[in-house]
Amino acid sequence: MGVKERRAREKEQLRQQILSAARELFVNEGYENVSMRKIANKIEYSPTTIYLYFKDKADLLDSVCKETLLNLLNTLEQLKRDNTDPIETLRKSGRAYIEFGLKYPQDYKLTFVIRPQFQKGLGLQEGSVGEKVFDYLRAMVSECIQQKIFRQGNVETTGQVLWSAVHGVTLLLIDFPDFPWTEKDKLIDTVIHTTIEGLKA
Amino acid sequence: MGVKERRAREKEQLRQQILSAARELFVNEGYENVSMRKIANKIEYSPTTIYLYFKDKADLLDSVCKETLLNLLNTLEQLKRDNTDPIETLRKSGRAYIEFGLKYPQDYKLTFVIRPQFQKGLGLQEGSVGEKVFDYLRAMVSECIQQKIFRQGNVETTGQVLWSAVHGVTLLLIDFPDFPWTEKDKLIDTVIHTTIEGLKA
DNA sequence: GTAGTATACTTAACATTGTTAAGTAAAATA
DNA sequence: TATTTTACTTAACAATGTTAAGTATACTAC
Repeated sequence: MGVKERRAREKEQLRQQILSAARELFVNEGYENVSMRKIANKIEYSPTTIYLYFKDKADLLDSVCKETLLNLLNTLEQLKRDNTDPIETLRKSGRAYIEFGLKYPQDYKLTFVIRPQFQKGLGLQEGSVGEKVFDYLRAMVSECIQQKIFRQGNVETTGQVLWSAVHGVTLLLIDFPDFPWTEKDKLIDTVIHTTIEGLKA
Repeated sequence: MGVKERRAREKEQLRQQILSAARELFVNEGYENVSMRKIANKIEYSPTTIYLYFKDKADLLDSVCKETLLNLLNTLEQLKRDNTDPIETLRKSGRAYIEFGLKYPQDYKLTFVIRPQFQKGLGLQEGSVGEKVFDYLRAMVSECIQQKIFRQGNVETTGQVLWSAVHGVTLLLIDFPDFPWTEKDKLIDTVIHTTIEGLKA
């Protein structure tokens, strides 16, 4: 029954084609400004074909975001490999997170701002990639607390504080590109440094 | 020439009517899901009438956001009146900022996330209400540094770090309502406390 | 190798969107 | 009372997301 497998492979291929066309358009022109017809044109299929592979436009967005999160998770997990001290890992991870957001600003916003709006109430589902990213953060924080570098306290809260800081600065830098920011690298470093210092024992 | 004045008053009245209808719809149904026709229906005028008062939908959004910022500015400036020590003022202001965002989540997102997207590259214009809000923050930070409570350093950077923190936690709480957050008040307090501690000398 | 069926895709259509151009009725001016 | 200005509406445009119905092509079974 090699036929079915080949067919499945071909289907998967087109699915990927749609996905990467969608990502490119979403990222370059913004989710709202991309029509199904535009995506269809790009892959040279009729608009309705997309609906054979994705439920609707939001589902397409969802799949694009999943890829983005996998990308982010990969970036972060490569950092943990050469684990020196936990604080240094945390600092580097924060940097990597923010830089990821700034490198792919549209992807970041798509994932962390636009998407939640379109699937209200879903949050980060159990077993989702998003949850794995937060698990990564949780693990780092946990070590910092166990080693008594951070003041004793709730692991969850501490992690959420860190996420708030990096999420905040990332979005501000993306959304207000013309605001008279301090030199970007300095701001990022200060945000990370300040938050970590504030969490220390 | 009382006629022209009366006419101007009437025009202003309709403008306000449009504005408040738009705000209510934007807030309840989201900017993207509100059509000009919907707004027009609500005020019982034809859709095109709106265009006599506002350039386009983005301009309408813009005006709504301006009001929101004025509101925020008011909330904050009332805090400064009973100015005890600067740190306490800063702490209270941070709380007030976040609570403002959570009280009017859609307004907040409209102003700090959606709007920037629709007027790319504008940022906070000179003399704008948005700039005044940041001026308020700058003044508080400046005092904390001068009184040597905060470590010596750039006023701008310090302010931006604070903004990042409160902006980040506000948006996360708004956008991921189903994430297993620590008890909300505790999280907010910890974010503010951590950032302030991290900035201290 | 041919008949029937499932698969993959397309065409056509729907209601709704933001926005503009042209038209109308009423009010203000002369 | 005649004319101009003001305030608004009607009608239309092209583009949107999405669905229903139709059409080839590729596969399966005899």
